[in-house]
Order: sequence, then C-alpha cells, then structure tokens
Amino acid sequence: MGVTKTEVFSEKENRIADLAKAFAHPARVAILTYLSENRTCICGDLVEALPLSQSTISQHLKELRRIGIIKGNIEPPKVCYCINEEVWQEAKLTFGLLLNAYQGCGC
Amino acid sequence: MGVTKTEVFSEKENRIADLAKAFAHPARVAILTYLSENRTCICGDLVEALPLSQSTISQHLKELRRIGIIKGNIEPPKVCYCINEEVWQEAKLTFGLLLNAYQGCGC
DNA sequence: AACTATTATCGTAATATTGCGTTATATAGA
DNA sequence: TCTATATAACGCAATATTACGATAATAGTT
Repeated sequence: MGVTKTEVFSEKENRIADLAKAFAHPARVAILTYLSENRTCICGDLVEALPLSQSTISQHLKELRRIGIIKGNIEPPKVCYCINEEVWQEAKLTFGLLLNAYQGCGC
Repeated sequence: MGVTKTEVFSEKENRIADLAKAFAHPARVAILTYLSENRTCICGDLVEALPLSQSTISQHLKELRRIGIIKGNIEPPKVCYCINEEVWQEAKLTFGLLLNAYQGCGC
C-alpha cells in the first residue's frame, strides 16, 4: 500500500522513526551538517552549497521543519534556518538511549 | 523523480543516510528494539510480536540485512536474527559524532 | 507602484516504499 | 517420503518520496 501503519505502533516508535527520517536522506544529512557546523546559521546559501535545485532543497527544509529539527527565522527577504536545539537534544537522547540499550547477544 | 542522487553526495553522507534508514520506519524500530532487548536473539516470534504480516516483516528484515545492522544465523528450521555488533557500534559512533558536532548557534 | 531578491508552492514525472496474499523453498522429525 | 513449520521470494496495488522547472508569494528598495 505504501501507507505506513502508524496507528499500530507506539508514539515513541513513530517519533523515533520521524527523527531518524531527518537523517535518512543524504541531502538532509548534508543540510543538517551544514547548519550544525555553521553556528551563525547562515542560510539560503544552502542552495549554493548543495548540488540540488532550490525547489528540491526547499522541500527538504520543509520536511525538516515538519519534524521540528530545524526552525526558520524570517529576515526579509531571507529566511535564516538553524537547528532547533531542543529537538536536536531530543534526537541525541533518543538515539543514545536506543543504541546503548543493546549490550551484546549470546549467539 | 523519486531517485535519490546518491552520486552527488559523499560516501559518508550516503552511509549515514542508510544507517538512519534502519530506524526510519516504526516497524524497523520495533524490530531492532526487540532484537536489542532480547539478548538471546530469539527470532521468528517477531511475527507474533508485531502487528504485521510475515511477508511484510520479512521485507523489513531484508532491508535491515542490506544495511548490515542485523544478521541471520541459520538454525533449521528457524533463522535466528540478531544485531550485528560491528554495525551497531558504527551507528552509535556515527550518530554520536554527528549529534555532538553541534554546539549551539548564535541566533 | 514597479523592481529585485529570496523562498515557497504547484504541477508533473519517475522511482521507491509499504503491505499483503500467495507461492516457493528448506529442514526437522514422524 | 510425507508433513509441519519457518522463512524467502514473487507479484500486485496503493501511497510516498525525490527531483525539478515554472510560477507565486513576500518583503524590502527605489
């Protein structure tokens, strides 16, 4: 069907999946890396920095905003994107807990 | 187009995206959580544990194997899936580095 | 008001993903 | 060999994603 059965999974599982989705495309990895490395949250030059069209990048930004991991400050005529610290922390905590839960197996 | 332009991104960016993809669907989160919590790598009962059909789960397992984060040991007539420790560590390291690179912004 | 720069949205096309029923395959044990 | 069980593979349908050009929207500037 192509439609994820979100209702049969827990809130937590769905949230983890969403947070992971932020990093599940190389363009978004590049965007997030760029934003995290440029503390001044320089922005629209993402279009110059990445080998994708402006409209494609805009869509990735929209998805990242939906997830909440970035936010955009309007500074006409530009929009300055930067990492949303709270959600970034949430991701750090979430993946930390998830990945540290595993303590090896007895195979 | 629906076709990710992987060639324009770095190896690293693509790998991160792939690792994230392992967690970017609630069913896969559930599978990985199950496997990481059950150290004995009990297996086929994933079908019982999850509200999805056997064939659907098998496909998610296939994707997880492609990424490398799980591996299957054949113990006829079962196949025993468990976390691939090396790749799990790789994920831990990768997301750790990525998420810790950000030190706040000056917005 | 017209112009400019920047970003968002729309429409479209191609491909990927998700899910499931069905079928095939493999193996242990009777 | 036959049977039951377990997993994989196939094929289909529906939806989602990715990408881009074109167009619109926004907000300063002149």
